[in-house]
Amino acid sequence: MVNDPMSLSHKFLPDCLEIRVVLFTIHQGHLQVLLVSNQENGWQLPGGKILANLSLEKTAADCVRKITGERQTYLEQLYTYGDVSNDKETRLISIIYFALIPDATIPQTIDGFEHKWFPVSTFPVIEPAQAEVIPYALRRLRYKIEYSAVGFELLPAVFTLTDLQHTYEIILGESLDKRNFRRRILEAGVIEPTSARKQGEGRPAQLFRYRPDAVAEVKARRLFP
Amino acid sequence: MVNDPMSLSHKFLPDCLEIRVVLFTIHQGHLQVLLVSNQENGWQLPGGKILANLSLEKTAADCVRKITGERQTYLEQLYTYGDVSNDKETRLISIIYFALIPDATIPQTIDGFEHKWFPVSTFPVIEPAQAEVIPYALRRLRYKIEYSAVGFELLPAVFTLTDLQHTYEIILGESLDKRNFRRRILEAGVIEPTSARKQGEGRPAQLFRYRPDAVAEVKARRLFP
DNA sequence: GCAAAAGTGTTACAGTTACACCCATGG
DNA sequence: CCATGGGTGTAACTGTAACACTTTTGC
Repeated sequence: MVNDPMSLSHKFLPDCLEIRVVLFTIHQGHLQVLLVSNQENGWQLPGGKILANLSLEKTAADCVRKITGERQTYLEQLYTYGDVSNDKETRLISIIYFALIPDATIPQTIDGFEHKWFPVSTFPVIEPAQAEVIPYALRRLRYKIEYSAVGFELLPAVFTLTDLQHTYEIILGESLDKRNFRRRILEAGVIEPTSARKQGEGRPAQLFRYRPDAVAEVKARRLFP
Repeated sequence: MVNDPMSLSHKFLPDCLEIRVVLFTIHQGHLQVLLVSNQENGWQLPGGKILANLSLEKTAADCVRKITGERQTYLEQLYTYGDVSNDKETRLISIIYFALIPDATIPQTIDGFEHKWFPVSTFPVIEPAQAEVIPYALRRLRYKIEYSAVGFELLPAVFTLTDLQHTYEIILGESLDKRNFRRRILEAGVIEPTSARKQGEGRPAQLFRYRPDAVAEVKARRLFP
């Protein structure tokens, strides 16, 4: 179903256009962003050329799929950069997407390039336009988590309320009240209990799943403080 | 300062790229969007080719300036469309901006093309991607007016509180309480009274101006109901 | 039986909404 | 003096934030 980007039969659009993806996950208790090492140019956002026969969104989705395997991901367009280069003769237009995936191990190298997670607070020096877009993506994520259901995209299919609360706390960078959090998330009706429980230290926790039939944009303006 | 797009010395980027602008104003008590008639293709969003030596934002700003004269405008990037055309061989990528101007008369024809305002609720049939982006721009405007100060961009330099309230009402499509509106807008500290008053029927009204030093994003999450 | 994490309601407070009358001017 | 639009404060209500103890399991 997905076209192979390497197939000879596909035309590329001019070199002045590319897709980049700001890919977030929660890993080791921190929100992290994926960067790719391209020897001569240092670290960069993952991305690639735009194929003439593939929509922008599909191109970005393929880019993420290549990194994560066949996993479904949350994806939205973030911004299009098109700064004029110094020589005033060439320019590169980058259409930047924003993606979220649950914590997962990813291959260390893909197509010979090193891939690595970096905490959003401390990522290495990268191209200025790309460095600028990461905090913007984070702002959008923080903003969005309050009035929509994107938080679930960072969790596995089933999760405990405590897991979910931790996710929110990591993204928002503040701690939340357990009782208020639970009341609101349950009242919003976006998750439902499964029959399973999670065993571990202490009392076993009810496992929940996201209700895919729930409206994408939660009615409440602000789901969490 | 602004480069003449017709100058021969400027290179164009490939034909697959264009800028389009969703330009709103409030005119005759309605929120209206500007469309340009291009004989064979019918009505379209104003826009044009992207010049190699001009940033995307400047290109969009020039496009608006050509329509409105030298007036300063509010401008922000909205979305990039890049749908694949039916023949799977060509495609057009449109970087779409969103602009606001105060009510003003604009030339009926520019460069030989007819320009016309259409109420956002009843605009003619246009290209599907463009038709889709207008309601999106409206949603963004409605959303944004509640937590930022974009409302002022649709008004002249000085205005009465009643003018301002009408602007909000037209955009939001609902009527607002006069006392609550005034209290909030004044508490937000984004406008200040001028020494002038507006004469007319009834009691003269205090004229206000936007405080350009006010923070762009008002602290309050939600400025108006 | 104790350590560890899960689960559960109520009260105080703050922000929002609803609402009606007097004021200044022009004709 | 009347018609027109401008300008002003308070009380009820609704939603939000703060807060501590009991329950279930494994060891």
